[in-house]
Amino acid sequence: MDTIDKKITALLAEDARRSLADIGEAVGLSPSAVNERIRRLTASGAIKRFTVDADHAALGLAVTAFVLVGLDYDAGEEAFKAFVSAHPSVAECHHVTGGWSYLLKVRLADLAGVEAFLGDLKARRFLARSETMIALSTAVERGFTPAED
Amino acid sequence: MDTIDKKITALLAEDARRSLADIGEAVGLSPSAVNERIRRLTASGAIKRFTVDADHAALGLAVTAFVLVGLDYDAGEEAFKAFVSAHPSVAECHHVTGGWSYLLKVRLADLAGVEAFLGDLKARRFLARSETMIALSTAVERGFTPAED
DNA sequence: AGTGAAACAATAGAACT
DNA sequence: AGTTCTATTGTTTCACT
Repeated sequence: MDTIDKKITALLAEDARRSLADIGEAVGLSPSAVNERIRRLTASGAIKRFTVDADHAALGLAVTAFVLVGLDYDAGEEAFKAFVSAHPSVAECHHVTGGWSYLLKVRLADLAGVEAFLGDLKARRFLARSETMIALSTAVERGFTPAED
Repeated sequence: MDTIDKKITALLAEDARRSLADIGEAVGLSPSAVNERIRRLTASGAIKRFTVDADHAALGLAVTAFVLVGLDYDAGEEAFKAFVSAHPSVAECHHVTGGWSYLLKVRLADLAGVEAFLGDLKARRFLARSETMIALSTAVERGFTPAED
């Protein structure tokens, strides 16, 4: 992963539909060389996948909420992870330092959906305690974060 | 945004390199019709952009941290938003309900980077108080969340 | 690792229903 | 909105450096 690979990744993160010729021009390589680098970046997992950023509100998921979870360890940590992995509303689940076990980011249609989701977590006995923060607005949300120079 | 648009968006979120012919087969439309729908989805903003999911660790950003910010309102809310928008390490910034003003998701090379970032926020007088959670591991992190049926 | 050229595949547009 | 057909553009492979 050299400077050129990083530049290619950044260019693709910005617009994955750019042609190999365009990228090549930006980094000073032929289309074939760029193609070969992208193949390697994808094969090595540095590029996980080509995707689209969707507007969740347009898809009917207007509410983003963060749930701080104090896990009830009787329920089983693996069971919890399996549950959140399988749950379509869970966008992120991080094991975190501090007073809470996990931080979840969930996307739901409305506040009733948030309530139902929390009810589900509670019914499954995953929660010893929890705290929910609703996102009122989002100032920044980018998948790609460039390294600082 | 009908069922077909949602299906197309989901297919692209999974793999944005799928051909129009493949997508067309999956949803029962001709390649041109799919192309026209993608054009409309992109134009309307339902699809924000075509991008790649990069492995941040491979890019040298091994640490993900969440910072709960109690904003010092003397510093100015707009100045804070401008700062986080311009800062390359800030992946997300949400205005949230509850005892904190903002929740930040940041990606940094190491813990020293986290410390430097917090020092920067402090030096700029944005923080009345804060709490930082380091992600020890991430069980789920997906850009796209399908609507529940 | 990279180049350039040729073969192949995908996309974008036009004419039409 | 959709289809089919076609021109254009982009991608992939390969022989060579």
